[in-house]
Amino acid sequence: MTLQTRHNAEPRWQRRKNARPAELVSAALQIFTERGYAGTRLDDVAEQAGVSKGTLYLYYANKEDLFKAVVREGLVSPLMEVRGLIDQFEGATADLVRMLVRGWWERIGSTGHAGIPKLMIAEAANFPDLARFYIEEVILPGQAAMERIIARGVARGEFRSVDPAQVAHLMAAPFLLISAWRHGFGHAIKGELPTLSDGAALLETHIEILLRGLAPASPAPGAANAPGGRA
Amino acid sequence: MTLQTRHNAEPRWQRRKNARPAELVSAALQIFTERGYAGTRLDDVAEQAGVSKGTLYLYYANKEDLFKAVVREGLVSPLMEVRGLIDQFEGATADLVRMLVRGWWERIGSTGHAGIPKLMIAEAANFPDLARFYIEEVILPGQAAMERIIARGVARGEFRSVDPAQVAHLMAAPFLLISAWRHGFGHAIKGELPTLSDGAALLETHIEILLRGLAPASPAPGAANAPGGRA
Amino acid sequence: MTLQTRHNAEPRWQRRKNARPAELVSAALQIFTERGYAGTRLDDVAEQAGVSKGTLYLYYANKEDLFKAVVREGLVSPLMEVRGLIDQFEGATADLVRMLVRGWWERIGSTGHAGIPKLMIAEAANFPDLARFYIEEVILPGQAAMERIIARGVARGEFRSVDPAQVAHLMAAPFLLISAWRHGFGHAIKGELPTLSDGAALLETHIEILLRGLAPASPAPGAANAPGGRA
Amino acid sequence: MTLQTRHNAEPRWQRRKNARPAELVSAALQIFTERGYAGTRLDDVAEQAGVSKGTLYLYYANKEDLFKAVVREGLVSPLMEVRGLIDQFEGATADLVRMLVRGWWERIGSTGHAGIPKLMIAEAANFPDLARFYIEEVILPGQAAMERIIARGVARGEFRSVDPAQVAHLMAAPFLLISAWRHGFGHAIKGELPTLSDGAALLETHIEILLRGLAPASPAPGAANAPGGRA
DNA sequence: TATGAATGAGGATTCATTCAT
DNA sequence: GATGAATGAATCCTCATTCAT
Repeated sequence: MTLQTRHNAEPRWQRRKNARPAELVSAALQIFTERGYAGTRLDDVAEQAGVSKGTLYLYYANKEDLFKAVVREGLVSPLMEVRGLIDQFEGATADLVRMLVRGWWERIGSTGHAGIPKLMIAEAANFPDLARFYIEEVILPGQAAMERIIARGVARGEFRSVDPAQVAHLMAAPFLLISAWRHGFGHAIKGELPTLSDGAALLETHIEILLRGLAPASPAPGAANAPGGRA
Repeated sequence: MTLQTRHNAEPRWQRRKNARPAELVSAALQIFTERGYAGTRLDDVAEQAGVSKGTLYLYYANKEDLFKAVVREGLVSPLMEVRGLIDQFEGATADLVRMLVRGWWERIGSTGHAGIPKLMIAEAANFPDLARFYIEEVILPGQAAMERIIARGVARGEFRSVDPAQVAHLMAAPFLLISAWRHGFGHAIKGELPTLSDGAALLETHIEILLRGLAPASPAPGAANAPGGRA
Repeated sequence: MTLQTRHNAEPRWQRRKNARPAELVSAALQIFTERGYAGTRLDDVAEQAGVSKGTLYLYYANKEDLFKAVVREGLVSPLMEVRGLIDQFEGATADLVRMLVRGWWERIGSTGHAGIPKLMIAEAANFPDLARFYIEEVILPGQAAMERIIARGVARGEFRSVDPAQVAHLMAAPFLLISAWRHGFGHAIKGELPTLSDGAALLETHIEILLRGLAPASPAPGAANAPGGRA
Repeated sequence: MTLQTRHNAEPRWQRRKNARPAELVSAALQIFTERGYAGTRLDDVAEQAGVSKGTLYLYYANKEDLFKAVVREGLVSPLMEVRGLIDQFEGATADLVRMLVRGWWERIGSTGHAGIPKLMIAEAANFPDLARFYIEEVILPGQAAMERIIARGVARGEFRSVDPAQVAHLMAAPFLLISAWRHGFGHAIKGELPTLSDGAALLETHIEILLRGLAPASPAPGAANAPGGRA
């Protein structure tokens, strides 16, 4: 019987919550980030997880559902944790920035989860609802957290007056670069561009340049040439 | 996916160069960047190009071959143009940086060509040889150019002493972010995150922060906590 | 790529009208009536038609679409023809009834098309929209035609006063019986119940009893026992 | 479908008879008649019966076995009841016919058991041995009973001289029509064709027409055109 | 050159069946 | 006796690729 035959049956699909999913999701994370969404065969995920293909369907209604679970458990929950850390912070904003960037590296950037952004970039156009989910659950909250940090620095006079939204994007941009490298090119070309492979060091430099660039005092070198002349 | 198994026979196949390919590649560029490699059906490419599916095979041995042609031919000309800008420049390094970034935006970032980086991020792991090509033809030259610029600034005392390789990466990171947004999420979610959609403005802020961050004098705020201090 | 991946693509499915369909439908008719809807594998239909599985999808979007085509070409068009015959008839209504019943036998009952009603009975509950289609395109028009005939006989005083709708159903009932036998049991059990296998003779007897039963004069034997006593 | 390939091993399997089966069969009857053989999932049967899927296999070796049990056990008792009515009858044959038809309606036609003929029509070709069983246990005895009744009427001069076998078939035809409607189309299309939905009334009309049609005297209207006359 | 009908391997999904508990 | 998690064969459907015209 095919799908079409299924009309009047009730949607008999709810997730179990007891047991296996953790391993399934982690297997799926690996294969999805390695091969992309369409390139992933559920056979391979099953094999990687050490179960049969049918077992996947015991826990996830279909490929898309599994994919969503991977995104959810890979990014949404780490993000929650990080947010908790931010809220009770009480030191210099610069230190908060440092903590945030290093936290991202430790929990996501240096782990397999960093493959997810790569995946989402590739598949966003094909899965608008997944893209919406990702934006709402990951990007916007992440942005909001970073914006609040920047705004805090500006408010406390630690940073010069900048648009927090823009700076938040720029703060995150190297995350994307590192993710893309580690799970895309870097995998293909070992040894090339070692500076990119050392994400931790690159992020430290990123922080320093960013914080200096946000410092209240000195003007940019050659600022006279800025477009329209506004500093 | 299958990553091309079928044609194991003799290589009785070379690219023609006379007539049609230009339109085919441009049609393919559009579909590939919209839907990704696996998501692209040759039917759609053919329709977009206004030819029959069989015609594609007159010019490209298979899907992979067409894909590679898209990446290759989609990059050659814009890259040349941007590089041309750099070579004979003789002014403040900061202005050179500005010119470079704005040039990227005008020739690549704001055009359909920016879809290619997105595509490569997604498919690098599946097409190692293409990734190598892309790294060698695009990333390394681009990096080298940017590194030379940074080194020039350091040498001339315009920038403080930094690792040109790292800074070059950080300089390029927002390019990736913008490309990913314009050709991935942005397409799916109209209206959200307008700050990201305005690539030109975002890049201006990027330049300003970067250049300030590279200025020789003032220390970063909260510099006491730099790595080596308490985490 | 699976269905889910297909979102933003246009529905690229319209029937071709030039060539092959006739053979495909007749192959499908045979397999469908032999094995039922769910029991029919498209591989088998393709083999029966002497084409590949993929070719089926060149002409019909999916199994259901093929099934509908079978119903349409197998019943709807013969029905149209028969209706034409009825409209210009100008003799005794009894003769019209005879012509109709014999026409059914010749064009449907004795051909493979008689397997379709069997199929529809079995699948109506699983395919409500197909059931609706069948009722609207086959049953209701057929009923309407028969009702008009009965009403004609009543109006002309050839039949006694009866409910044309009920009589139309009763007139059609043996069609169903014969179809079911020829394409269900009869196939399984050769030789048993020869009276049922000779559809033509059975229908002649059916006509005679029906017409006598509709004759204006004589009461039913033992009519006194009729429920409520209405004749 | 596959018509049961899997268990090619030893027949280490006989039916238990103690406890559960009654509920299982009645649950299965409902699902099978609603959805057909292939359309029935054992999950649903188990759920309907309030047991686990595994439990089904404690009582029935496989789906086919359960199906056969449904047909067998679903027919035995109602059939017995109706047959009981006939045997000691001593009145006008017409009244016997009336009693028989009404009895069918009350014990079978208006109950869930009428779903079984529908099921058998659909599956006879796929389950020849079940078809044989059904013919031998249901159709032939039913036919024989009806034939005897008709023959009785003819012998007693109550009916004109007809072929009892043919008339028995024609007598039963509306049973099939009503069963098919109630368990097939009628379920899908509520409200349409109310004349068909009112089985009791339809059968009364059927009886009247049939009995009048069997009355010894008057010829059929337009009898000159009977077969052998001009077509 | 160009076409587009035909192909068939490949992958998602279903569900009857098994079996350890 | 019961359970229900796990299995994997079976089947629909897709689409890259071929080839006769």
